[in-house]
Amino acid sequence: MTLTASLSLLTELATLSSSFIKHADRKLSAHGISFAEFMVMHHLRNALDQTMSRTELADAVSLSASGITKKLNPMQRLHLVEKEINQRDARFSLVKLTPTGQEIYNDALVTCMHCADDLTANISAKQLTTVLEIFAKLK
Amino acid sequence: MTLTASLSLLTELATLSSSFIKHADRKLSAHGISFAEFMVMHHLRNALDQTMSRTELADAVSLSASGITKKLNPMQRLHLVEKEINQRDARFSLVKLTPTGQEIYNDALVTCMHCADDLTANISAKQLTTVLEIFAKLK
DNA sequence: CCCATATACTTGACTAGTAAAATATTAGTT
DNA sequence: AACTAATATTTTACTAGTCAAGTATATGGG
Repeated sequence: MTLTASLSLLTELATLSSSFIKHADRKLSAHGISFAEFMVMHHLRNALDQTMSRTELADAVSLSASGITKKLNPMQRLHLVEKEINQRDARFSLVKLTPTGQEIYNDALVTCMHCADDLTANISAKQLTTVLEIFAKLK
Repeated sequence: MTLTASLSLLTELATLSSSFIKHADRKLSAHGISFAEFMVMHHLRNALDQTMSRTELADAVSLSASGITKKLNPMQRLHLVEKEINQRDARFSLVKLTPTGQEIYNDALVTCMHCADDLTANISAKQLTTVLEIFAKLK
């Protein structure tokens, strides 16, 4: 029984997140960014000094090392993020949110919150926290 | 408050499902199929007569019309699914799980269940059903 | 110091998805 | 029957990701 229930969790999780992300993507296109780009900025914004290493960032958004490189390249060109070299170890290149990036993030955040609120309209605040508590255990 | 909680739901959902799917993909590669292909077979297996139209299937796995075409092509070549033309309306082409497809699905199902069970090892059976109930409202 | 190994990142070749245009078929109106 | 519009699918051109190989830097023995 637990086997089929956990399978359902996996399949429902996949389907839900796929459709939720598409929904968020459409809303965020008004700010010229994708949901994946929003996620990168979201993690940077909550990081100390708005700065993270590429590997940390890749882990945070569950992307591969090359994936994060390819995602950040256009974001640098648009001056949403900037590269900083670590003095101690030149292998590390740190990624920092620029003032422009912070501005766009702040705008996008409002949109994204309302979007998330729409998507969760059918569940109560209590159910929301319950799910979040359970999600925290699934890391 | 609800705004930030619902945003967390969205971001956590995206991150969790991304890492869960990658996990499942690795396990399912033993059967020569991806998690996305498993999902297609899963829906077909639970459909009446193991048959669905491409549009139904696309919706079920939240894929675009062209996405489902591209996903099914290699599955047809591997004889996992077969195409059947609807006599009433030649625009519809139905997709059916082949006997080979059913066999591979059954094997993959066992793997996928155990994989899902691993991923949900930290939560109780009760929490599992709670999440599923809440997910059902998020459709 | 130098070499082997490890780490951080990038590049190249490939796969999987999207949106928009193209194709094929059906249905409704006149 | 013929024209228009709608529906189901495919094709085309593109974006986003993966893995594996390549590059650059650092570290720890001999």
